[in-house]
Amino acid sequence: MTKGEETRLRILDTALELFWKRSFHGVNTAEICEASGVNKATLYRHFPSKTALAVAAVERGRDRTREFVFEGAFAESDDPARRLRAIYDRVQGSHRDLCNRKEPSPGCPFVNLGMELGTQIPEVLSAVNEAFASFRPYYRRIIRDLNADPEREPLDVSTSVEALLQVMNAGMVASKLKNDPREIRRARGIAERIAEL
Amino acid sequence: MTKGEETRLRILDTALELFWKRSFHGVNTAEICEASGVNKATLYRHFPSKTALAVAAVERGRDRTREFVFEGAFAESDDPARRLRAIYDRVQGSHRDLCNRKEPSPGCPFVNLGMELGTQIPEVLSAVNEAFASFRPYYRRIIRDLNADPEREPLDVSTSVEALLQVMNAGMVASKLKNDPREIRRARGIAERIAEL
Amino acid sequence: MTKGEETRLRILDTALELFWKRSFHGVNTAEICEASGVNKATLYRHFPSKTALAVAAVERGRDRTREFVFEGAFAESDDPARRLRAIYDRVQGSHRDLCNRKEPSPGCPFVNLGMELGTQIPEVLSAVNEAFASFRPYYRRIIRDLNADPEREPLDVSTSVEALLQVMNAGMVASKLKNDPREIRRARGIAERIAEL
Amino acid sequence: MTKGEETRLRILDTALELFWKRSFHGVNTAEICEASGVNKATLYRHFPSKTALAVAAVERGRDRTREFVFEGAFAESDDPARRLRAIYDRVQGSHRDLCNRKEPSPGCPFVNLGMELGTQIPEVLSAVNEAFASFRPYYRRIIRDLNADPEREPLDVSTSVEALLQVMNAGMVASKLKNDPREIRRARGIAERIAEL
DNA sequence: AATGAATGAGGCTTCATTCAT
DNA sequence: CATGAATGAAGCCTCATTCAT
Repeated sequence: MTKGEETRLRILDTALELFWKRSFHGVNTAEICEASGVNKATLYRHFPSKTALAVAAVERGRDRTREFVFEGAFAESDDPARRLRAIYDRVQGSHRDLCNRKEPSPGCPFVNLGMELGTQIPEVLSAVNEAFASFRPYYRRIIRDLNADPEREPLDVSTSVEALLQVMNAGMVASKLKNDPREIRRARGIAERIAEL
Repeated sequence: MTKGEETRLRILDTALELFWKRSFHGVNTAEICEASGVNKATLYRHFPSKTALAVAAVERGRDRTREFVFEGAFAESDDPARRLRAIYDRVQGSHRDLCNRKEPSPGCPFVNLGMELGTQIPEVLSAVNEAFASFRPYYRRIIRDLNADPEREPLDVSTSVEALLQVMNAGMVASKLKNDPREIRRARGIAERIAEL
Repeated sequence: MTKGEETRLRILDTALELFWKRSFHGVNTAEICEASGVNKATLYRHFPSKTALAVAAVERGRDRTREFVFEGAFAESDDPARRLRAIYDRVQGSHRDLCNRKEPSPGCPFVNLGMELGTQIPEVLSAVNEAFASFRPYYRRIIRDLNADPEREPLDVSTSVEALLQVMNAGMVASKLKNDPREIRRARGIAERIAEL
Repeated sequence: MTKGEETRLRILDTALELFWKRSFHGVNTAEICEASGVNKATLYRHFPSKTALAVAAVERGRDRTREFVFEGAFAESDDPARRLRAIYDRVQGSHRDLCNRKEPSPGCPFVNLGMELGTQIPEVLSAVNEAFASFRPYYRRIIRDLNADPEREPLDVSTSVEALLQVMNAGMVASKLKNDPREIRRARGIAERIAEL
């Protein structure tokens, strides 16, 4: 990895974290630069605007989430029920780290940015939707694997996938509103009910 | 109502609408003033800061939502199932008006502001939580009325209420992300499933 | 005159002088504000951009030049030859004031801005051309008055007017390049030759 | 010519063209580098600053103009009148090329930079004046050759030379302001009148 | 009670320039 | 000799807020 790519990633990860915890407008470019240890002109050499940085940060978050949460959960086990659980546990994991540090529960970076900027910056909205789109296949796989069980009444795949996505989002929203990451665990229960486990 | 109170309400309703559709940071005080037809100094005579205005706007939204959505839905019928439906239909109603005007689906003002400002402005977060708190009794009443039916397996009230709140929020989030108010109708289906209707 | 109009004019006159003496890019908005004794936000309340300010300043310069140089020269006398002289003398007058203060000869604000921004900011180019357009009638009147003399071979009006405009500009350019306002006086001689005096 | 000299010249020609067409502040070093196909550090290896580059570009322009316009015109003929014409025609030639490409008429690089930077960067002003100084001998030669005709009333050499320089500049200014290179041809007529042809 | 006008602080972005390789 | 990457300073503009009337 070249030095420029390293810098780019450092900026990106910093921005993602800050946008996540403090919102797009709650952070300014100076803070992002300071936190990434780069000069402001360097930031703008890598990203043409704060908006573009947000888009790239969402994409970075999508990739990291897919890797750590979804791929990680799927690597843990082959059982769809355990995979579903693992997804929530891994999400909650990242939150617990924050709460130990007494930081408020930040919720979901994608939902946060989507709600903050959805009607203001369409590029961000698209990036958020693409992130969710990239999570769907994992839920779909879970539902299909469950449906493979001949003893179960099969679920409608598309409906269930959307419901699972929404339950996760609802849990993240609740976690942020109530400042309580245990809401994520609670959402896990609802998700299991939807998957009829 | 005195003239001052009238002005105050006009500002409040304008601010609520603008914050809802365009987010807190997406609107500035100049626009709020122009849209409410008042001078900036007048705005600051009624509200000590933009933050305070947002808090008051959330409170105003809470009252209007309670009145129009919840009280309205409850006035329509005594049947808990129909009341639940009516809640969603009334919420969707306000959205459809917007979409006819080709505006993007704005989602839920409380969720939006909560996600945007939750970690930044605690007063707003509190106001948002109070708004949701004021909606809980209606859901509770619905669940209890359903539980009154001796033929039904009774639901855990608290759990179900929280789930209903979350389902509504999830639907509003999806409606905004996908820019499609029909997501609210879809959420109604999930809510009914949760209420085991 | 309202207080706002006063402020606007103060900004405008300051900007005109600074752009004239130090060019558009040689002055920043902070300096313009400091020199006009206003806050930056005040400047932007009166003018939407630095570019718009430059356009307005050119228009202001046009009006002031027409008043002081051309109307002034025409008020001095009815004789076209003396009027032509007076135009140059009045132009040189404003320059001499500067040179006593040991400032470099600034040339012509219209030519300066036209050359600096002509290919970059079309609005400024238009404003500059409109300024020159507003000076033409005076030259035209001079040529016509001269042509009224039956003893003279009549000059082609349009050609002569353009030539007079160009001679003035050339003198201003030379005055700036050589940093010597006496070039304006020299241009007066050429102008008189063109007018065949 | 070594490779370094080649690079230096490429940068210089690029800078001259860009400064000419888009002004000193209208072009940044990044664009100059991109257009010359060199790295920024390379540019700064050859020129210590943007200002120094502008000075060198003016000198380069001076040499090229002397070669192409003046030496070229003098090589065409021995007749002073035709030489004077040829000067204007060669100047106009370079402009026409641009206008076919629908670019705005850029005027004179020396006048442009002199007007833009005359009061800001003295080195550039000097370079511009030196450029004009290097053109004077050609005009002087023309006037002297004309004066050699015993049938003509001899012209004052110095006065006429300055007038010819100024007429050219005025034509270039007009060409840029009106975005019409035919103004150069028009100036040729005035020049001929000054030379009493 | 309301307004036109003003402000200090800070936002995003871009500049000419230099370092390290 | 040339480059990819980085930087400090500064630029334009906008914000929430307050003054004076």
